[in-house]
Amino acid sequence: MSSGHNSKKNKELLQLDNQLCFSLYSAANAMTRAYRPLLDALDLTYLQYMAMMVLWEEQSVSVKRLGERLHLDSGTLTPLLKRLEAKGLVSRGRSPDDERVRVITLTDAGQALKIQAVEVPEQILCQTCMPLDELKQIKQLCDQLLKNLSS
Amino acid sequence: MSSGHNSKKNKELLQLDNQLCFSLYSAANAMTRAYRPLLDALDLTYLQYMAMMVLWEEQSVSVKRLGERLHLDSGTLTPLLKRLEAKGLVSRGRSPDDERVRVITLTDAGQALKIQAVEVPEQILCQTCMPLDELKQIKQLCDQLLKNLSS
DNA sequence: TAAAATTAAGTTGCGTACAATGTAATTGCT
DNA sequence: AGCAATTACATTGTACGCAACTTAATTTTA
Repeated sequence: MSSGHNSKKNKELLQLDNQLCFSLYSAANAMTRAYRPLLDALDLTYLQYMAMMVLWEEQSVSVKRLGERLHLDSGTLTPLLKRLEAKGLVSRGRSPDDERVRVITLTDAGQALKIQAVEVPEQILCQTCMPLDELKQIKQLCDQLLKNLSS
Repeated sequence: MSSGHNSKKNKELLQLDNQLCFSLYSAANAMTRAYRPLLDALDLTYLQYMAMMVLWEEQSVSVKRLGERLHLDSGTLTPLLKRLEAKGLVSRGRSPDDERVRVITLTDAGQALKIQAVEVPEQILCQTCMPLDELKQIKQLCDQLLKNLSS
């Protein structure tokens, strides 16, 4: 119900360039675009790179665990992991304790890729042309936002 | 080239939870997830909603102009606009001045949808559970980031 | 003014995101 | 033990994003 007295507010609310969400969305798209040429050298997409980061930290994870870390579900992860397996970067085994659970494990090739990956975040940091404290601020605010929206 | 003395820094750089980009990416995904149930009532996706916002502002735009405003290309927009046309929200004509140019125009149904759309941003704002100044801060920082990455 | 270059949009193909649904293994309950 | 509920993952289908390429119209320029 929009009564006359707030029509100006309504107008502002519906302008694209006033939308926080749109800024977030565009900045996130721009970020993955910035990563693309760097990740091409590793033959990884941005999401594949994030999945590999989890594996470089944990060596071995279930699909569920990976989904919790990346905030994604099996509908996204299953095909992704099959592609990583096809590239020889991970193996997709089963847990002996629970046959339902897929255990994703780094292969030697997957482990080796970490060395080349180290330079990527540095170069991106550079491309943002923004001071570290502002970048940390965005990160902190985004983390808070994600937390609030997820609860 | 990663020499031994910065191996600790490298380790930190490759941890998922230290990645600004990942926070941005996850927050943007969470935002579109938050919009989804609200936009379902309008039978719009998030991107379709953004395209409609441009049209509610401008009445009529070329694909090029729309792409500039949304930071997207014809590969994304052409199928999107066909879907909006199929829903009867826009018409896809040609410019008489330049036959190459598609002129996307709001239909009456498209115009009418604006009334229902007004409530969406308010509800989202509410769901973020964050003070307005922090939201404005994210927006400003994201806009800066996008600008830097695009230049 | 005719060929070359540019521009606007469309097409194809790949890889996400995610809802909805399915399947098989495990757990909980009685 | 036996059956219902839950859990973990897979599958299907829709809609983005975007690179690479194509087509057709317009502009440039020699």
